[in-house]
Amino acid sequence: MTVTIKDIAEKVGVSVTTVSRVLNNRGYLSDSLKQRVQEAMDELNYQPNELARSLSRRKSHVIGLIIPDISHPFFAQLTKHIEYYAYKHGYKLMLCNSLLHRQKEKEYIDLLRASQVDGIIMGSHTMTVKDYVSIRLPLVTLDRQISPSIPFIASDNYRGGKLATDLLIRKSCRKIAYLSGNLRLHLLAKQRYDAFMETVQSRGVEHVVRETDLNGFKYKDYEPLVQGLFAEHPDIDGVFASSDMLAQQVLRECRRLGRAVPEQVKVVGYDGIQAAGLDELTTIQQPIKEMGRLAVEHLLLHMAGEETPLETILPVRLLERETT
Amino acid sequence: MTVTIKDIAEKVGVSVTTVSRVLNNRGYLSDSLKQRVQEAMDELNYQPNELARSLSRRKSHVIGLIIPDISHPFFAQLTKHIEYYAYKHGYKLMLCNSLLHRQKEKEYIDLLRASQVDGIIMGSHTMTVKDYVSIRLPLVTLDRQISPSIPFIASDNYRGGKLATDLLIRKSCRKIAYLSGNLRLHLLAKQRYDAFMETVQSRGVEHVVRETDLNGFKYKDYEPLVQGLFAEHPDIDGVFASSDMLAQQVLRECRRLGRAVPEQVKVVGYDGIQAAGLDELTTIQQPIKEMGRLAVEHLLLHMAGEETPLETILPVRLLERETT
DNA sequence: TTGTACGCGTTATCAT
DNA sequence: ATGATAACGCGTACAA
Repeated sequence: MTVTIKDIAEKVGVSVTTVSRVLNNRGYLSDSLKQRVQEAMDELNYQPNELARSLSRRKSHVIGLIIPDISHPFFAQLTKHIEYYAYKHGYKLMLCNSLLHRQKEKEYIDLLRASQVDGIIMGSHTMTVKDYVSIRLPLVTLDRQISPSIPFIASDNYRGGKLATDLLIRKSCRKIAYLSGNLRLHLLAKQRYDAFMETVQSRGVEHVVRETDLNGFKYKDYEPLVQGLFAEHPDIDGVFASSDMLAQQVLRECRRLGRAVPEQVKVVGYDGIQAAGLDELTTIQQPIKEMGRLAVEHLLLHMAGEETPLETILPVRLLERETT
Repeated sequence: MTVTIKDIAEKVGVSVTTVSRVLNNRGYLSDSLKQRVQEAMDELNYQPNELARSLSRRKSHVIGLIIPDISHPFFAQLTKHIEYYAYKHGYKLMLCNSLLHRQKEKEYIDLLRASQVDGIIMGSHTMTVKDYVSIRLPLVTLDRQISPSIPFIASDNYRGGKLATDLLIRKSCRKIAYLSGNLRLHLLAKQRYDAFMETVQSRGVEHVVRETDLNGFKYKDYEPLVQGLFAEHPDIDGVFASSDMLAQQVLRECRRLGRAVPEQVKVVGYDGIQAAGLDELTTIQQPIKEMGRLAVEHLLLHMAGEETPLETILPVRLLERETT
């Protein structure tokens, strides 16, 4: 049925070893033999079985990607770049959505290990540090520092938070709200909050903080959060949202309430997502493509057993546009 | 290093066959043996090697997904559901972005076949019919009817086009524009165009058609298209955009030009994407989750050699909101 | 330069 | 009920 290396060998009249050699271009082979083997392969439409190769080589050329939710634009864009660089380096990508569900994340890790993936990029973090350390597989994480031995890639969250808060203050906001996903998750994104708090406190600016609950990752969960904020604090004149999606909800609520942006309320988002409807939003742009690239390349280094940068913190950029 | 079935066998003092049997729960085994084997597995922290299993069983439990671009919200949401159902049925997902690049699509297909995936879901279609037919792998396509033998999943594009056009006419638009991606791609989405044309022509309504060029899939490509439309036809009072992203650009341009929506210009989108900034858009909603579910389930049927529905056309729904 | 033989980890086919 | 042994398809010492 399926044509194997053996069929090629028989057809050409050589051993499987020789065929394998030309396949991998190893050792010394006469050009004429190379030719004949190649022709036989083409003729029989031979395709090497990657499963068998992986089993034999103990290397699958597959990397696993675990993220909360591919339908979230930030992760969708990140994944696009991760796929790009993985492909470029000859790796395939196994996509895993954890949905921030601890059980599913755990199952996926076991599944990936069983599937002999060569490494994992973790963009979802619902388990304990102990769980991650016991993975025993080359690992790179995004936006989370799990342990000193696991390399992570992040952007400069503190600086992002500082830039956003400073801008709102400079634009003379008197009462600023900070909106975010759950702060209990031990993400580096929490540093945006830290920067916000330190800044407003040291400058003596009135402020409010609101966060979604633990499982709130879906777009619809943001609505009550935002509505509640404006209901309880109608005098808010500046909002720092820790994601562009959240900021978008704020803009929408302002429209609904008839608050002029940026005249009455100024809004800063976070992420710098490329999306329709976000072109006017002032935001902190993360270097998403670079994060994807380094996640892949550092993982490859890690897999190769080479020295890998443990802490990678990329610069962010303030995109000052029309909502401030 | 890695603990194998053999280690378990030795530890328990049985043959590998027996261990394999309890692993797969096949044949007759005494409960006491099951117990002892289980314990040994737990103790040694044994995990079966899926690669070896796949090689032996000739089944990998992996399905390949080829789409144009995961960062496009429609495909991101579709992928989310595909991953959900694949996981539910015990399958892993290999993610492939073709970027509408013929070469990459082709390479990915070869790669997937070499990786012994059990089947492929095709959401990208840049090759010729002949190429697809020669894939020789269980296949299900989205929004494209490639050949009578390849099952496809689509929503009712003709009806969607009809609903949108009828709505604009009913709302007394006098000059309607149709905006779309490239029509030369032989996608079923072309039926939206057909419905549009038939409707405006039979009703004698003035109309304009604009499409992006072949490679235009990126969000930024829409901008000149939309600007050109309004520049050349300032008297447009209705727009049917064949995607929500495109519609979003139209809304943006209207805002820029000071055209009131829906008072001066009415806009209908397509897809029904869940995204910030699209809550107010009147649109034709595709059943994305259902499309993902059926793509997976029909592929599984196909793989199992069972009777598979060849043509699946799902109903669409008009979401009449604030832009009409 | 090429071939033999074994290993990769698991399942399947026959035995017993 | 349990065990040898041969696949699965390929890579690679080691030998020649």
